[in-house]
Amino acid sequence: MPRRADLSDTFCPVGRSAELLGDRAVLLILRDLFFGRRRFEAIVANTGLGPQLVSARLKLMEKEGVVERHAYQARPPRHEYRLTAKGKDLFDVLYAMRNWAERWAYAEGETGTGPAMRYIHRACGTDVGTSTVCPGCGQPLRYGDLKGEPSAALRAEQAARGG
Amino acid sequence: MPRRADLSDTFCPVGRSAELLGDRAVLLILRDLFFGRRRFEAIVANTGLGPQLVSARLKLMEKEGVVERHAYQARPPRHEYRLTAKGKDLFDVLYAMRNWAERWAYAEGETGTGPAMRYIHRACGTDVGTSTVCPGCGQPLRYGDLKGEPSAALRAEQAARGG
DNA sequence: ATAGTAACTATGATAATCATAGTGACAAGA
DNA sequence: TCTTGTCACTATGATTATCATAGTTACTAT
Repeated sequence: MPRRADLSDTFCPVGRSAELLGDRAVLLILRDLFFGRRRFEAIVANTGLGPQLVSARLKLMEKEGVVERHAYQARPPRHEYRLTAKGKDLFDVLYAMRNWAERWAYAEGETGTGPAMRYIHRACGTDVGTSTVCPGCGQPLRYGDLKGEPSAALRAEQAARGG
Repeated sequence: MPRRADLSDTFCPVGRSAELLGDRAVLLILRDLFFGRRRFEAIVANTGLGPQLVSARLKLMEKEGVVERHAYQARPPRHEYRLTAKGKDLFDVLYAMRNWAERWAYAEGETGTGPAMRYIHRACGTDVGTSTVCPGCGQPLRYGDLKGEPSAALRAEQAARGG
């Protein structure tokens, strides 16, 4: 595509975020990182994206300060990618996307198989459903507060992708 | 680009959301709709996107059920676009993006001009800062609960774009 | 009759993405 | 030693999305 207008320096914070987050690949990679997938090949396999795309986006995300490259062994050189504090702070965005999709998955009167993943608030044991605040204890939900339990369907799908 | 794998039917809700939200244009159009910009030309002017892109994305968003076309006069035919309930429910996502960008705008020790927009909780008058829950009364924040006050810098920027 | 506005569509250039294949550095097993 | 395998990528060519610019349709206003 032609060079589009860059919104990185706009005053509007949504415009600035959209430069990074308005990209399917970035979102999928972030999802995988939040799920604990740190190795390049695992991310490629699970997202279904090409390795060049994953490579390019990880470089961008590193430049933006949301991920960090760590060498976890020297010979042969092997790296993994980890979310930085700035990256972990994107939890609210991904969680909001998850909540929205779960709420509107079967809006047309279809019956679904239930949520892909149930989230339990560690502090009080409540299933948080699709809320931003724990329905049991009223606490706002942050990264690390939740324990995810993937449904059988989700686990099967990920296994099929080799992720 | 070549036809990429479609994730609309994946079990993962983030993957499904990313099909729509992992797109810069969609995000910018949603932002404008949340700010009350409903006319095609106003969205084109403010986002800086080309009219073909805005047209294509509005069609997609209509298909996905997040916006609705309304004729607001018959002769000459004039339309506007409005968020549906499903569209309004994306507030959490956009608000989380806003919060993240405002929190990390000046992370390197720079001094900024403050937030682009201050949000006041209508119910209790508290400036909510960048939290998902009102720091004054503890209520979760939903679409319509907040009154935005754009900074002078943001207003100037939007005026310069003709938005 | 001319100019203006709103909501688009058409065209051609450019750039991003994909599928597929290949590379470099090493480990493990036959 | 030779082959196979793993991880983390890079290279290549085809395809398609996006942009800038211009044009269209259907009216209203002067």
